[in-house]
Amino acid sequence: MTPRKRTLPVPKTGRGEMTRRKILDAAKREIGRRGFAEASISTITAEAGVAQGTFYIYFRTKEDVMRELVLHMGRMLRHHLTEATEGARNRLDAERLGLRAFLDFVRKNPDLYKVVEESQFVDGKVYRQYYTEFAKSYRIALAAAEKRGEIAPGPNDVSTEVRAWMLMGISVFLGQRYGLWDPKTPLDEIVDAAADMIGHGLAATIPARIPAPAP
Amino acid sequence: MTPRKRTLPVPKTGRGEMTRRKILDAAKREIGRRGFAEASISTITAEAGVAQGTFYIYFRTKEDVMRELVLHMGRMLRHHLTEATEGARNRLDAERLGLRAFLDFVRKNPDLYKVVEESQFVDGKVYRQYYTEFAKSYRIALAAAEKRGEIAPGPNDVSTEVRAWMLMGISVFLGQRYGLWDPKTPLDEIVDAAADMIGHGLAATIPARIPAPAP
DNA sequence: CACAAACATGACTATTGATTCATGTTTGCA
DNA sequence: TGCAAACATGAATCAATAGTCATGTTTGTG
Repeated sequence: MTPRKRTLPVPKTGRGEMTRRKILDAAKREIGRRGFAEASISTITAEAGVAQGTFYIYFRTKEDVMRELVLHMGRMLRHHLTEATEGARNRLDAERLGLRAFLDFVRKNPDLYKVVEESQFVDGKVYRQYYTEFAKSYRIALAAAEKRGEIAPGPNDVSTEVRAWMLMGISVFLGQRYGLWDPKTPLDEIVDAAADMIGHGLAATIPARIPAPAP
Repeated sequence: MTPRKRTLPVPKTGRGEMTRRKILDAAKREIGRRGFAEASISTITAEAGVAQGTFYIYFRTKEDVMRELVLHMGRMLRHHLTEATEGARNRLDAERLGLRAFLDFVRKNPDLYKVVEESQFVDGKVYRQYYTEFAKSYRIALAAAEKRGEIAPGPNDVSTEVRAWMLMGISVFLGQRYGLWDPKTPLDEIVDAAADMIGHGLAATIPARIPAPAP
């Protein structure tokens, strides 16, 4: 279960690239659907259309593929989000666009998404790094927006960090609820509701001043 | 791996109660710390100070303990939250108190907390039910608060549901970040920052009217 | 063309650990 | 006290499957 740490499974050259990709792809589906424990190497390789042993040409262990998939998801999502967020006029707008893009991503890549979540219990390190990195980008973006006066400053010096994690939590939970479990509800409604709360919070708006009775 | 569905592992009578509890307790620690896959029945029973076979007097499978633990966590947390939330003057206050209590709970019961999160990949059903039930309570509470005018109405008819999941996501992510990964940062600061955003969102407050230059 | 990397195969090994079970031991109660 | 139900034991079973390896096959290149 813990094979020697062979240099690196970095084999790459011509057709091997494709084989590796096929395996990664099959692994994504298998692990995403059946879960890490259920997904056997034999299932994965069968699905990929290669022999069992071929797996070990490209990966040291089953955990290795998982790590790889988490990194892959990170890159894909980052790209997806950057693109979606490009035309944002301000931070609040970016939040809305980003959330929408995220939910969209989850609906389109449920397997990959699940793999990342499960990675937490297979290699806590990558999982944590995955989110920590996202949090960092988030922090930077929020701080910049704050400086620009687009969002209100927080009440203390942890608030930027806290806000970043809150926003990620929101995305993840909505992704789970509406991305994985219920892919029906229109994204617009969800995003409208979410953006409203992200923008203005729950507090009741001060009721409009009652117009003075006409004299 | 899939034993026949014997009636129920409901054995209960006198001392057995205690043994069952010891096993459940050990399982919580083992699964929480080492993860479901690593936690072996033998480790669990050893930790509990009973023989391997004893495990099967009270549980059909390893998955069974997990389910049991999720239910257990549900009860405990609910209790903890209800208590903490009791004196709340309004919904926003309840959110603050609830979040604080939750983070506190996670810091005090990291193992149990982790078990619940991992249950997602062992028995998706209980996990989903766990959160769906919490969401329901949340919805009810939010709807009531809205009626009382304590919080602003949402923009559409999914907003109460969406808000519930957002709030849960916030708790879970802050629980992970500040409960599990960094048990140092004072809860007060975290909760202040979070409550601010939950209450008022990110939007920049309308800048105070610039006082007219003195004539 | 010929040879060496690089890639691919799939049968085999070796471990692991969940679950079972035949055999005790304890407890409550008639 | 004596018996049956409940509880406890831990060695043995037994299936699953990661990971290995000896043996091909392909491909690029001199």
